[in-house]
Amino acid sequence: MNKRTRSVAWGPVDRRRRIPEATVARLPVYLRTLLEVQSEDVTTISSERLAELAGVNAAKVRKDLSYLGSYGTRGVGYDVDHLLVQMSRELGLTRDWPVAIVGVGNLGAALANYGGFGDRGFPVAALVDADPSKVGTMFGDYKIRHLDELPALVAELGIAIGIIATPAVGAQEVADKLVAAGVTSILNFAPAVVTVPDHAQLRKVDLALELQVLSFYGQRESIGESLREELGVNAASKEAVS
Amino acid sequence: MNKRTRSVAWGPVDRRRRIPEATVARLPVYLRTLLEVQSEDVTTISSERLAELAGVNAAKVRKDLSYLGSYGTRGVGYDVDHLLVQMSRELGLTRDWPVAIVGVGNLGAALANYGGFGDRGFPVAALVDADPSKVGTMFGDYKIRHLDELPALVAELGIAIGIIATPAVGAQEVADKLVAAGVTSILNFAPAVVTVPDHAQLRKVDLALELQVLSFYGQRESIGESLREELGVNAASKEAVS
DNA sequence: GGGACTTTGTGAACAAACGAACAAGGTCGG
DNA sequence: CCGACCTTGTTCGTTTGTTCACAAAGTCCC
Repeated sequence: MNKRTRSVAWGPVDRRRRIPEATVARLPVYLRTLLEVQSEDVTTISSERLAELAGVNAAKVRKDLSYLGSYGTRGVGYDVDHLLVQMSRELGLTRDWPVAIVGVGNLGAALANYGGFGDRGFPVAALVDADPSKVGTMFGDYKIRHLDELPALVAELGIAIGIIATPAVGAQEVADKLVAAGVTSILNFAPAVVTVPDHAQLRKVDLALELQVLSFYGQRESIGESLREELGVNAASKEAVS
Repeated sequence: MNKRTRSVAWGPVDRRRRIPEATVARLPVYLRTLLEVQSEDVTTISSERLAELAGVNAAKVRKDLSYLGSYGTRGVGYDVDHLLVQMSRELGLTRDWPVAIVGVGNLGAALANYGGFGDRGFPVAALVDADPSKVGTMFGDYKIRHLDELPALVAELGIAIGIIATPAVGAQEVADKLVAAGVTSILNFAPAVVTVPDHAQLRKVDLALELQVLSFYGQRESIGESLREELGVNAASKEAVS
């Protein structure tokens, strides 16, 4: 099954085969799911069950997990604890990844307040802004630092991830400065196209985009509706929900 | 080129061929880009240029735009204004889509404060919570309404999109109630798997997931680094950036 | 008005992702 | 210890998405 010899002690290096992007994006979902079932004292889980809880297809779960080299046991399923260990390691969650939030406007402030990060191994280590009137002031427990201090912050605090929460205009410049300072993982909330060098990782969260996509399908639906009305078809299916 | 007869007056219905999901997700990016160039009094744009600004491949731009049936002019490019009109129509942005934010905790509050929605045709029409101690209190200009009032809010305010900003636990229930109230477009911020009936649209934004994916690649990178160090390879490429 | 030049729109090759189906492997009751 | 049963791991055909490459179509200068 596993093409490579299974040596007794893997270094964290272990390059197995490349994990597809789509799979990487699902690992956190499995992880969260597994944490939930673990807290219910479930020790073993089948791909079928995990699939159901994670909202995906069972074959996909098995294939995804097989990339981890993670052993399930045929006839039984996967050992929850073991799977969690493997997965955390693969995702690099065995250490903390300090985060700097750049741009302490509305969104940045919200993110800084949002406790969800520190809990999950991504402590907010610094707030950064380019606006001189903000730099030096306190926000919660943080003293806001200047964008140009990034290299120092990286050295001091080990910043590993930068979150861009600036207006669209400043986003590219911020990204450049982050990369220059050695931060090669960037999460961009600014509604702008940002590019980074190949060796850096960029992901984006675009709220307006999500809403516009919903709008697209929403419109389709209302078209469908008006069509149905025109055709005199009963729209009762709508009420059947819940 | 266009397989179907091009009738003179399209209704907004016009079902042409189905637009692939991946394309739908890019349309908002093109839209934003076009708005930018429009404000610079550019009247015409080539697929090449648009691709560059939108951060994608030019062939992809052309194929995407071809789904809109949008005419470019060979030898010239696309008319920016015309493209914007077509695209806005296709995305359903010719009308407003009132939004209800469910869950006025940290994240919900942040989203409510975040002005970015109303500007873009998604006015926040209501704030909803299930916590009796919050319901009835004011938040900014909004009086917080109870989750069970959703059907009334939909009727009153024409809520078209629901944003779930509750803790994970409540998310599925909220989704169910939204759908039951007739809201079939849902944006989920809660870190939980939520399912909706086929006729509803669900998109999710998962901050922890994004960070964990970055962590995955970040770890890879540091593995690469330590490998390189071990091998005595110079890591200068890192400094070449910026 | 004609020819050189530009840029679109799409066919076709390639690549990634998905899901069904099934053999291999392992458990567990008797 | 054996056979029935279960669940994994993987193969394979299908679908979806990306990219190249080029003919078709139109512009614009002379």
